[in-house]
Amino acid sequence: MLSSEDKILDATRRCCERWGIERVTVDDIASEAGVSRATLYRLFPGGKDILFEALRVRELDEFFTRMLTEIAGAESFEDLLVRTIVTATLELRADEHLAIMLATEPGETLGQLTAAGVPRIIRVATTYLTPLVTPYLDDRQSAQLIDVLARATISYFLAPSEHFDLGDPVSARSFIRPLLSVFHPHTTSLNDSL
Amino acid sequence: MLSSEDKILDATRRCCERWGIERVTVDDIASEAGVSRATLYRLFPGGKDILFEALRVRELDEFFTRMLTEIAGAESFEDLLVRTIVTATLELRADEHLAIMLATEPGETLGQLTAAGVPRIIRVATTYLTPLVTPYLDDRQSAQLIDVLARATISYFLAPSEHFDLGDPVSARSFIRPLLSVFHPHTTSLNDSL
DNA sequence: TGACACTGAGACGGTTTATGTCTTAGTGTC
DNA sequence: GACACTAAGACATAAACCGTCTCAGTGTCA
Repeated sequence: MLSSEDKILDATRRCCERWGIERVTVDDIASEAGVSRATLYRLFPGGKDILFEALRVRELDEFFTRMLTEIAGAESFEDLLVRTIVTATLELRADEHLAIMLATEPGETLGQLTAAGVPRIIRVATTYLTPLVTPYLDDRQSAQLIDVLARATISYFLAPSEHFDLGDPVSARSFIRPLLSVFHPHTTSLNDSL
Repeated sequence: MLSSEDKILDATRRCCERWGIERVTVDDIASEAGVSRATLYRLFPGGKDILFEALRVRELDEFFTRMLTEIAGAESFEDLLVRTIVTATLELRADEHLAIMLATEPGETLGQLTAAGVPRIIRVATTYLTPLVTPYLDDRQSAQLIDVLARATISYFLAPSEHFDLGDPVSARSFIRPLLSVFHPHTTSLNDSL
C-alpha cells in the first residue's frame, strides 16, 4: 500500500502531464490521488509549489538511486565515470515523464534542467555520487568533477552532439579520458591545471 | 496571408491540443493567434463555444473537400462507395489532431464523433456526397445510404473489427457488396427491404 | 484630405473558479 | 475510551476569466 504522500505525488505527476503545470489545480491532484484537499494541504502545506518541489526532489532521489545500482561494480576511476554518464544518459532518454514534459512545457522543464533546477540537481548528484568518487579524489575535486559531469550529461542529453554520444560506452570513454588528465586521482587539483 | 478568422481557428486547434478543451481560455486563443481579444469577439461573437463550433465546421468541410478529390474518378456505384469509405477511413487514421484529441479528451471527442456531433457530420456528409450518389439513387435513398456509411465508417475507425478493415479496398468491397443488394440503384428503396 | 473600416490595448464590472483554512463527523487502531 | 487520521464540505479571500466597451492608431479608398 502506497503512502498518501506517494499517492499524491504520483497524482501530481499524472496531472501535470495531462493539464500542464500552469493549468493543474490542487483539486485535480487531490481527486486524482483519491484524497481530500484537506489531507493534501496537511501533508504538503503550501499547495502546488511545495508539491512540485517535493515531486522533483523525489524524482531526483529515485533517479540517482536507480543509477547507483547500475554503476555499483565499477573497478577503476575511469570505468566509474564512464558508467556514471552512460547510465545517467540512458536513464534520461528512457524517462517518459521527462519526455512528455519537455514536449508540452519546454520552458518550465528546460528551466528545471538548465537553470533554476540546476543547483538542486548538482546538490543531489553530489550527495549520491561523492561516496563513489572519494576513493579517487578529495572532496573538493569530487564536487567539482560531479558538477562538470552533471552539466555535461544534461547538455549532451538535451542537444546531442555529432562528436560524442554519452549513451554509448565507447564514445563516453573517449569523452571522459581527456578529463582524467585534468582530474588526476590523488595527484593534482583542478585549480593547478587551470 | 491567412484571414484573421483562419488564424484564430488555427490557434483554437493548437490551443485545445495543448491545454484541453476545458482548460483553454479565450485569452490563450487570442494571443496564440496574435490577435486581440476584442477582435476575436468581433469575429466570433459568443466566445469559446462558437469558436469550437466554427472549428468543427471548418474541419468537416476540409475533410470532405479533401475526400472529394480522392473519390472523383469512381466509375461504378460500387467503386464509388468503396472509395468513399476507404478514403474516409484512411483520412481519419491520418488525422493527427483527431488522434491527439482522442487521447487527451476522449469524452468530448467521442461525443463529437458518436453522439452530439453526429447530426452535423451526417448533414455535411450528405451535402458533399449526395451529388455523387444521385446518379445511382434517388434523394431519399442517397441520404439513407450516406447516413449508414458515415456511421459505419466512424464505428470501424474507432473500434477496428476482425472482420472488416475499411481502410483496405478489398476488405471494404466485401463490406460494401452486401449493402448493394439493399440499396438497388434505381430499383428498390431501402424501406421495401426492411 | 477626410470618411471609413479594422485593429490592439486595455479598462470595467460581473461571474466563475481556485485557494487555503477550518470545523465536523466518521473510521480504524492501540 | 483516547488517539490519529481522514473525507466532506463550509467559508472568506484571491485570482482568473468573461463579455462589453472605449479609445487611439493604422491603412484604404474616394
